[in-house]
Amino acid sequence: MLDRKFILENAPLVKENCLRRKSPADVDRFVALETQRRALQARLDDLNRQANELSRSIGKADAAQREALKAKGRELRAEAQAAEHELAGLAAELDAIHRAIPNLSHPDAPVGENANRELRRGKTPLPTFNFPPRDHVQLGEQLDLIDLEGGARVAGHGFYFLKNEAVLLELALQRYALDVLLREVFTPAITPDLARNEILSGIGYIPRGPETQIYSIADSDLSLVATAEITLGGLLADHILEREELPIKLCGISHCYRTEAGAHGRATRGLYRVHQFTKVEMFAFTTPEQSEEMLEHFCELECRLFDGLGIPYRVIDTCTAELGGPAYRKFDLEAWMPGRGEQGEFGEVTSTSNCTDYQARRLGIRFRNKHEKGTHFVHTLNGTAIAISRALIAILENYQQADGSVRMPPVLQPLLGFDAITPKTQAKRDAAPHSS
RNA sequence: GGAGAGGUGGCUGAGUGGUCUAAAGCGCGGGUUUGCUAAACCCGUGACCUCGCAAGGGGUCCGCAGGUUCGAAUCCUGUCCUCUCCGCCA
Repeated sequence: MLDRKFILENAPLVKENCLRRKSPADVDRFVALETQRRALQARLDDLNRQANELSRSIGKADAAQREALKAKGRELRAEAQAAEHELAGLAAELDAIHRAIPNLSHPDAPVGENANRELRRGKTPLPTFNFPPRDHVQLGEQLDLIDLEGGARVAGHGFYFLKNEAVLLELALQRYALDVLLREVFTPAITPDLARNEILSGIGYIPRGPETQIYSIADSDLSLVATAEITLGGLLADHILEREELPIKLCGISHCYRTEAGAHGRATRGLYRVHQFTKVEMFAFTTPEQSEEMLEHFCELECRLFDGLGIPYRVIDTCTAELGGPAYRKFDLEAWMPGRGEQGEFGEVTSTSNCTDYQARRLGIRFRNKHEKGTHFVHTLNGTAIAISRALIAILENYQQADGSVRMPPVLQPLLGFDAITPKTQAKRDAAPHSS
């Protein structure tokens, strides 16, 4: 959320920003309602003051006067309660608009729709194949790594089984990412896969409703998390930190669950858009002065991770129309996926955002300066270290060989214990244990 | 899942209807004293909203939401969380 006072004092700027970000939030209505709310609050404060004064006087009054004073007190309290109800009604609508107003945008973020800007390329050149490259679905099937049909049978379209070497690959990718991040003094965490709806909406997700990306748990106020950003950010909800404690860098492993409502027909093949995957996520709480640098740091780490894996990618500065509500600026890494489209295409594999104080304001995460009264909101940032499903796509498709095998990125080989995934022979398949 | 206890400021913790306008300690800040450091002593120290140029004033907040009352940290109901014990369980 933006600061209410800020919106009031900078309505034209906030409106302009909503336009750039394709947000339908009604800023004018917000300003009108907020102005009303303030007046009403002032009246309520005054009624409360009178009632408080009166109550104090009753304690000291003699018995003869008490009944009359009590009656007056009842009157005042009734009036105050009416004002309070009116206020609650106003506040509900106000809050709904308030939450819909997106964060401000970084002045350097490209403005408009389809205006994403490529900032740079990774170290690894695009691969060339002297054979028609397969996509990860074919590779996954031929090498018995990904069972989409099995996933569909058990849980429906969008679910899958990882099998055989793909299981080790998932674990190796987690460990690889973690090793890199531990050297950068992130505190590692394995987070809950469920979170309270209050936390979800603090981070900026809408737990329920027709467009929601979130699976909710029936008869509870819990939802499956769409990313560990939710749990890591929620970790310090309602905390006041000392400036010296910042920045705090965390990385969390969690499963991510997404309904992908409204995403049908959009690059749905294989592992690209699935309802569940595992992700190693980076998260930081910083002071306002630290957040821009931290965004660069996160982006650099994402680049380091994919350079290390030997996967070609480009870095994108996301345009304003495509920024999510909380993001002030967002960089995406798009990895080269040779099996995508006709000739191969770039596909998003990671993303890092500076959310400035937008999430912190909702979650109540503040810090304090020594020698200073009051508090300030921290800045929060998140970034993908590795989203396993999409990293798998990139590895399988970029490292495939003419004979149908897939070499393993050298950095993963010590973690995996093998250097390539080769087609199983019939004998090996027969020897593999079958579940009944 | 059952029984019990409890959630109070940055932390510990007192407070069972009206000077609670929340004690005290710790921590933190300032000062005095002081070869240095430490100790001791003194003073000051919650958040949020709002009015005011300021000094300062008002309101809200004792897990959360309701209720009783002129008045609630305190009484009642619901709810969430924590702890102890029992049961179940990887």
